[in-house]
Amino acid sequence: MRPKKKAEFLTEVELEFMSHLWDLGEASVRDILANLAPGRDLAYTSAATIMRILEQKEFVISTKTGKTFIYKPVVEKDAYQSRSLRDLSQKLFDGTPASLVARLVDDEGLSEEALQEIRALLDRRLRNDPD
Amino acid sequence: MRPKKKAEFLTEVELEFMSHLWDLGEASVRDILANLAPGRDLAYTSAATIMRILEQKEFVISTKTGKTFIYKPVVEKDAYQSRSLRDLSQKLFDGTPASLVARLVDDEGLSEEALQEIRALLDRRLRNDPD
DNA sequence: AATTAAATACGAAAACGTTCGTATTTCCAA
DNA sequence: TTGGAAATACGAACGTTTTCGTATTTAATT
Repeated sequence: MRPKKKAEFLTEVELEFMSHLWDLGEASVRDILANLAPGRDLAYTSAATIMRILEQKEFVISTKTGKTFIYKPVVEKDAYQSRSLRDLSQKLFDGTPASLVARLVDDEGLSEEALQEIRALLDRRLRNDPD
Repeated sequence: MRPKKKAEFLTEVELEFMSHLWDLGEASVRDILANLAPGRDLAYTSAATIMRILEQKEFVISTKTGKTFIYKPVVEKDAYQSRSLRDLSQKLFDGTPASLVARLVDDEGLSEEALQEIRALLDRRLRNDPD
């Protein structure tokens, strides 16, 4: 039973797992379980269920090696970042990404360094430098 | 029973409703219902439930006028935008807002003007000019 | 004051997400 | 080649979100 559900976005726990998989490149259930945050105490079978769901939703594929499945991302982190930004922009910024950046830059919580980084990025872009 | 739950973020439907309330400034249940997207067919009582939950979570307050409640945002759109961006940055961009902007600038075709506007905003921020 | 139309209050059903236990499969080592 | 440790499959229990129905309250009109 391979391609079952579809779903454009990851749930909370699915994103948690995908983040680790993106870091690791590829991983077994046990690999991911070992990389979860310190306090996180999750049964092996729960983790396996999450990975199965991710495969049904076609965010990952698996190949069997010995008796264990090795999972790899199908949707790359870059692509999912873009997808999420488009979604947030749609839902909360009237579909205008510029206003999203404006809000970010206005945010009191940003450090001077973060702001400088962003400005440097924009400078490069405006000079048409590839980074 | 006024202040019951707490919750930092809005669910899907809650955000849908808050978006309309932010647009309208203030509104009754019936006002919001009337402003929902064309295909959206929701019972009056469902809408009323959402508004009650939003009040419990302290995203809105109500005042009674005649027999109907008029709702107003307590959390403003700006504030919620910032909150959401910080959350997305944390969850998907390693907590570095600059990488979020980088991704956005890479895939949305932001106009030269938009980029310049944003940089101007940054320059002001970094000079500590109040806008 | 009684009637009634419109609003709210509340509980529960339906849908979805998260976690786990039990049963089954797998393959390696003895 | 079989016994056992380790992995997967699946369904169930639990929690949260979304939707709605029924009961109650409200205020204006008669």
